[in-house]
Amino acid sequence: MAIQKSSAPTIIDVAERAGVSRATASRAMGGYGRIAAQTVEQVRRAAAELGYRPNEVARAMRQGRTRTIGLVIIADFTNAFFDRATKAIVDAAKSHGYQVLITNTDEDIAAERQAIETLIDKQVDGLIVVPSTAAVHDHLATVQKSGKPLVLFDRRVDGIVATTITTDDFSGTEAAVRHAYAMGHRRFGFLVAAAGNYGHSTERPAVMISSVEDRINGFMSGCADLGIKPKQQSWMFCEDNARDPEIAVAKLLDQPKAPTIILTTNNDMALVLLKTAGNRRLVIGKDISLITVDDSQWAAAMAPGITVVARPVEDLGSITVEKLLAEIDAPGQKAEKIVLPTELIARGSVANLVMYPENEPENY
Amino acid sequence: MAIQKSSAPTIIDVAERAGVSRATASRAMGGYGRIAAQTVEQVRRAAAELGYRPNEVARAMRQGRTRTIGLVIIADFTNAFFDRATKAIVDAAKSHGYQVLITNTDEDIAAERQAIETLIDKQVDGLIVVPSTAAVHDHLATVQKSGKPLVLFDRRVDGIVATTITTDDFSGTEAAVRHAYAMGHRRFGFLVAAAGNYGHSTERPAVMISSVEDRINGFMSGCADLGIKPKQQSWMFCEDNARDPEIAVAKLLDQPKAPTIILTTNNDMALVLLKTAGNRRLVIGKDISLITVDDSQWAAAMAPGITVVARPVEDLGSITVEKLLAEIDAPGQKAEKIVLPTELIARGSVANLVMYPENEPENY
DNA sequence: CTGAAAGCGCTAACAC
DNA sequence: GTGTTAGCGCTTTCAG
Repeated sequence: MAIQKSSAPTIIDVAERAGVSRATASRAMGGYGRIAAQTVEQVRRAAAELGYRPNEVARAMRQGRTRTIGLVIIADFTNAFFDRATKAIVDAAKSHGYQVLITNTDEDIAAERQAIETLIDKQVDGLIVVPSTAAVHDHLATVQKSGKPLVLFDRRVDGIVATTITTDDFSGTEAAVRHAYAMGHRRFGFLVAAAGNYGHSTERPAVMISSVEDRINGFMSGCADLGIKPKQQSWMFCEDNARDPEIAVAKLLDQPKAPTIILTTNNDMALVLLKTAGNRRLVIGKDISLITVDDSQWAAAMAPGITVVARPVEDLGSITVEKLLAEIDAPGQKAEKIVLPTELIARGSVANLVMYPENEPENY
Repeated sequence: MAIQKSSAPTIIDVAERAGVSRATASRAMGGYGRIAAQTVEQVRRAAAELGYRPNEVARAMRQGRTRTIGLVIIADFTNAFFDRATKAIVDAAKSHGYQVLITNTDEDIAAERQAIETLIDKQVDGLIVVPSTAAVHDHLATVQKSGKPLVLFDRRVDGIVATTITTDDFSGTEAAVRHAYAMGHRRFGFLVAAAGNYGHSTERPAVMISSVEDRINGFMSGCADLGIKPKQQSWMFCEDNARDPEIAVAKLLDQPKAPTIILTTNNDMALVLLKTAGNRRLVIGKDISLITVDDSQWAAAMAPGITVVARPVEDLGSITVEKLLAEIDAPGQKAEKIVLPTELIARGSVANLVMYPENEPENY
């Protein structure tokens, strides 16, 4: 029995065993350069016998790229959307031979800043960032100065020239309003998740992430087109914590002329509405209607199913990875703003007030 | 304006600017060895002026550890449980200064094998693996031979001596059976997600992951204790794909003496039951009852809330990371089997047949 | 077609 | 307290 080397075999061990030089062994393993087929065979066999595996850290050092790989900074992947997005990105990266280093920022700008530094220090080949706020972007500029390719995911940031992949939430929300209107609804509640702001309020916060901006604008546009007046709208902006969303929903529901339908800008808010409605014995799709942004397994499985503005998460992820890798392979690509379409999936959470006009409010 | 170096500054640049040697610069940055406070100051300033950031790949190469760090191989993190687990692990790792490389195996053993190789090649300091099957473990033995610390997450694998963190699903499922029995249920459906098997069947597959084994044994034990006879039990084993679970649920429901309650071994199966019940206008917690393993936001938010066997995911994650890092810092730790307790959270998805005895089946 | 040698950026012995 | 030097494992000129 041969003497066991304490640590893993290196290319030198392989070279020795195959009776060739390091360079030749490396060429044989890498399959490049001019090299005799027979030598390749010889080296490969030696490597197999030794159980040789290339040290990717050493390769990365030498080659100046880690294939560790596009990396993602996810704001909060407990959220059903980022959960799927993460998977899509990881899978897409893998299929291109890249691994993904993941960091969770919990929508915190300081964490985001620090995470980006760490990842750059680790010499990732490029970054996918879900910016936690549109207001701060000096750290993104730093990324670009470092020469690392950068792609923004799900949210635009003004003042930064970078390829950005988002969805058409403006149209999606607008379509939701139209759908509700067509079903006979005339009093709209709008529950807006405004991460990074405190508490809850009817006042629009100064700064919001672009996707939420788009949803707000889509809502307003839809209302304007259909002649839904401000007094028919009840807005509520709300931080995503354990307390405020419930209070916000209660305020929406407890008005003299409560909305017949509530639009929520994400799943977390939708769940709070569901919970509050349940506690009050309000039946969804009958006593109160709901449309939310982002599809999920449970939205489809519930009875009634929740009507949603679905976004193409998997496509978002794979396109993001492709754009990032394109920039890695050939730096200097033109920054693109890619906007993917949304789709309204009508299920049972919107009451049909047209068929039951007695439910329709007479006066607004 | 100074001439811009094309690539990032290195420790050599810092040393030059501070007028010291590389070693001194390194010591100043690393804050180790004997070094004058004034020199440290000088070097730090030079580094800051240059915007110097240490190249972690080079450090990893030199030090033989990457701090890239504990890495996770998650079976399927679209599942609500692994989603939260991933976040818990990433956060715990970060708090210890480690980053996480994530790979998704989709419960596929070939993918798992390949992912492990890739991660070892990348010189991670340790591995957290959610084994996709209990039947195959040669690749895990390979990990151990490589000398990399290994911790198994959520599932035991016989034949491998490694620290394993799981939950007490046996007791959890048993408690679920007791709860249902106490609520007056006497006919039990049991819908078992059996990943890695094909289609659906009433026959128990030969090999299953340990957590599912435990749930099955817990179910049987509970039934045995309470005198629930086999004819009062309807079992269904089912692959988690788009078609079979629905068929399996239908078979459960369409029997002459259908169960009054169905236990599902995970969220995916619970969602299918929810969907099928909805389609049939069966009201959960009234026409059909449900308990599932794993809590989730939607299980709590729905009306009625779903009664669940909750598992302490966050603790699972942080303990797993701690055990892994302990082994990294001091190899040769004794392998432990850590089992965390589960908790039955009773909500509204289990009908109380005791209060409405007219619903109780007379004969079994 | 193959070998010798340099060097990626860093740190840890070892001198002084 | 600081500098010199070697070398982590690999790939890639440059010679031959």
